[in-house]
Amino acid sequence: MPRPSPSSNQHSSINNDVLTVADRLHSAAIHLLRRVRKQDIATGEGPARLSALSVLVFAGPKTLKELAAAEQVKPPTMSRIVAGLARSRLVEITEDREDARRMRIAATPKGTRLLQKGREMRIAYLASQLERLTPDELSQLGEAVEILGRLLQNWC
Amino acid sequence: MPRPSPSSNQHSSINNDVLTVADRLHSAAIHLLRRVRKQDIATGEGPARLSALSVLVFAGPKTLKELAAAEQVKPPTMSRIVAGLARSRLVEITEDREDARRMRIAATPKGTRLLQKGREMRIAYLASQLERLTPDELSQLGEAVEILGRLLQNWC
DNA sequence: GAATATAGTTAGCTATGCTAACTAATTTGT
DNA sequence: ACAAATTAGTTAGCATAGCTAACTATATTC
Repeated sequence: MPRPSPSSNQHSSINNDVLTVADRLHSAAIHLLRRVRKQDIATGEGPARLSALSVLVFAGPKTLKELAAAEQVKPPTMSRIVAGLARSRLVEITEDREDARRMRIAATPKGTRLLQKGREMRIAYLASQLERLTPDELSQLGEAVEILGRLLQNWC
Repeated sequence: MPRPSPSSNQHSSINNDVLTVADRLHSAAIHLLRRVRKQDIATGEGPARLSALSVLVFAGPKTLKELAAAEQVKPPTMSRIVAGLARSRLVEITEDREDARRMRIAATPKGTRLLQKGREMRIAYLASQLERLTPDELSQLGEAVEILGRLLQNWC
């Protein structure tokens, strides 16, 4: 996807520098993910399943609603994702004793192993590309990613 | 998607700092796009169509094969994306006079307008979030995005 | 001119997203 | 206490988007 010069909204409260950064950040994120995503094919599971599984692995068991919220997806969508994960024995579903409507969804050891292997491949691939940067560029990128992470945490 | 401490691959040629940056960059890109993507709903077209349309708008007319390559997608997939865009009158298909097998796919004025409006919304939304950063943080992010852009251009 | 290669389509599968309408369980309100 | 309302999750049905395999039609090559 090409990147145009940002439209000249000089009148708005948003100044042009912010628009430029926003535009290039958007474009970079799209292209980066498109490339990294191809590494995931080796796991045999789709992106939505891997992402949901990663929540379970790193944040512990969740109910379906919690998982849907964490993934910013509607319950019926998450219902199907979890069904797929359960079919592949990557998660285990048990009943909540306090509330019979709820389900407790937890990653199995197999799920944890698969996720971590896949993650290693993705990250290793991305890291191998980042190695082409100078140490200075890498540390600049590192700081920027921290800034982004904080921004995402208190997004409005 | 939570972010684990990177696995301790001290033995490999990829050092831990690179892995850390790679991991957080990956995670940030996923979450950023997930949020920005929701702005696109207002355009009434899906992400694959908008992305293909943007190639046509900013890089000019293309054949189906070229467009598929630009979007890193197989021809049958692009065939359907283009069919959808044509149905919505966002692109126009004409025949190549030199080779009757080829099709020339071009954005219509309507397509160009829709894309630019959608893009403005996305970027404006992202920019409104970036405004919460200090000027210093913004400039750090700006530099990092330039570094990333260069990295993506000569990706291996 | 026959064989081969190339451009695109069609058919059919999977996955992921949605809304609307449903079941079952819990909580609330009288 | 029990009817009404709320909450958790599922099911059905739709659209988009990805793939491979097998097809048609046109160009190219031998």
